Amino acid sequence: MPKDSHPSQPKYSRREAEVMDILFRLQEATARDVWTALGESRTYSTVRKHLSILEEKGHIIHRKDGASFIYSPVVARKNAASSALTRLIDTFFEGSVAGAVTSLLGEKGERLSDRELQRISELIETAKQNNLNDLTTDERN
Amino acid sequence: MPKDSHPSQPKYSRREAEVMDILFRLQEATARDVWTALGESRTYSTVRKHLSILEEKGHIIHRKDGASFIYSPVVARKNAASSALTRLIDTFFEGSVAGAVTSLLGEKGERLSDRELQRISELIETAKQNNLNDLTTDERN
DNA sequence: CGCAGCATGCGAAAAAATTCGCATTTCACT
DNA sequence: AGTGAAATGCGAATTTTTTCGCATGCTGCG
Repeated sequence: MPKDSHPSQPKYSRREAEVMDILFRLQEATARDVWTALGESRTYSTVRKHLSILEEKGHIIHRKDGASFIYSPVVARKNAASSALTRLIDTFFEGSVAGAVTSLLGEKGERLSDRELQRISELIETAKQNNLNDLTTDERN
Repeated sequence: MPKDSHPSQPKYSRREAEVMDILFRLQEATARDVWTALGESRTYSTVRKHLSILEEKGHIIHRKDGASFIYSPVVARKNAASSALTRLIDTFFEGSVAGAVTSLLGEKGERLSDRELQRISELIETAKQNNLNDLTTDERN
């Protein structure tokens, strides 16, 4: 069982979250990119400040490219995604993945393409197989 | 197609988010419940203040029960869940539901129960059927 | 190699969020 | 009805966040 179900207080402030979202979406971005993605509300200076703070706090890092910095999250996108997802499912679906998938597939006309459906379908089958194997070979616990 | 892909600036401040998460998880709660769920860090008074503010801002409402208020989110959990999910998938999976499901199923030993898999499996089949129908009957656009 | 154009660094004002304590009100119960 | 426990309302001090402007430093190009 999970060691601690609800550990996390929000990591980021409002603006920090906005910036982080963009960085996760873009994977990499200059201050200007972020500023643009933010719709250029607020000043460029402000956005840069947020980036500095985020870096100071250790959430992002930058490498240099010509005159400018290219920022990216410290945590791998996969991991961030995974924990965000878990958290969300915990909050809204009582931990039920099926519940989440239901929401995704079910609600108001939000249809997926056949290709996506097919892919998911395959994932499920694979997972089923794994479960079977685990049971028969009785791997750990 | 969606009218606006990234409309939503983060709705809540850090603490507001914490409280909202709890309310979404519990669906209903008294100030004391929230305080408790929050681990009783900060004072009870503080938590109540957050609730007041959230109510003032129209994010939650309360009904009276005996001496105390029972709070709950204004937005239906389903809807909140749905948009949070969409947002998350947008940020981390470039909009690909399959990508999200992969993450859910895939990562490090996080296996789902057969029952959950079965349920999801059925959902997929249903969705596939729907897609088929839509194509053959050529519903709208 | 000098200059125009961007980039970054810094400091600090302004705004928002967070935290509390205390006064007052309400309930439940004897 | 009287009271103690527990809830709410309010105001305000602190702390954090958010925003900028301006000084300064690289870069790339003619």
